[in-house]
Amino acid sequence: MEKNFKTLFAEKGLKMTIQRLAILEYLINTKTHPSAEMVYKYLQKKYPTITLSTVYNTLETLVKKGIIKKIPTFSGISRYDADTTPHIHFVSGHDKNLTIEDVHDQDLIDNIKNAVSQKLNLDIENTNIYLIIENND
Amino acid sequence: MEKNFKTLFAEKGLKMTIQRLAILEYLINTKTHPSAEMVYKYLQKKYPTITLSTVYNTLETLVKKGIIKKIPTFSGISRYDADTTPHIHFVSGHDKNLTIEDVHDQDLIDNIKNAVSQKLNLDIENTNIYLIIENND
DNA sequence: CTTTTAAAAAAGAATTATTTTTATTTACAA
DNA sequence: TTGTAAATAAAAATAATTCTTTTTTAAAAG
Repeated sequence: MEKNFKTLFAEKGLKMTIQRLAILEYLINTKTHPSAEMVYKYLQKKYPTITLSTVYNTLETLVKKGIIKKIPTFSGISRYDADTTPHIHFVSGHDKNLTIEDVHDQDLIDNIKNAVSQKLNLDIENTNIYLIIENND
Repeated sequence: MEKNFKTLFAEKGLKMTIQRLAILEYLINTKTHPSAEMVYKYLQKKYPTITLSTVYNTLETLVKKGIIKKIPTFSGISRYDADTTPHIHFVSGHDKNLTIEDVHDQDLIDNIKNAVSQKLNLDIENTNIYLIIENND
């Protein structure tokens, strides 16, 4: 289990640390698409010495290595997602009450991908496609 | 011309001011989807006394009244768009070099709307749908 | 197993986008 | 024309994020 993470990190040229492992495991196990602050708050219970800047730096490192994804929001407070497969985010609420749910609708994703590659003449491999559905209720 | 804007503002319960007019006109006439900072930099030439906080407040007011749209970005620096009709944003570059182009592809938009309303059982009227295509080149 | 060292974490300061507060000015209704 | 609520300007405050320095640690090398 941890061995897998260790090789994952090693392949990306990263050392395995308690903090990185904890952050990645939390992201994998939660469905809340947390912000850096939320990750920090959660991990503090188990790792009281962890720092918010460590959380930020680690998240940024994981994003740069393609291990996790960063999700843009209207408020400007970034959210993070360990699911790097193409999927749709259904967003409701605002600011502190923002919730992001996954929608795994392969048909819809395929539709969008086809349309984008045909009509915009773009290589899908080099693009990230975000469909954000924002509910105003 | 200005009379139209005045009624537009009046209908929303807003006074017409030089600053609001200038900000809205700039947004209507540019295709750059500028940030607050960019709006401020541009308007400073013609209106040297304008303040960055006025730009922020005015943009927020216009967003709240539905006159313009706020576009989320990965960097967290909001961009603004006077085109409130449903359309797609094609995003390339990062941070200071971020560019946002409009893609008016009605077929694609209709596809997405239909799929969303059918598969997610959502009333399209109450949702904003953002398709962000991010190019990694 | 111990030592070495480059990388990472902690600590905390700095930065920057944005918001808020207060004082002054202005749009526009009466 | 004048009074008043609303808007702007000015400046301070806030909050998310990044950066800098010091300390700690993973893991490579001996």
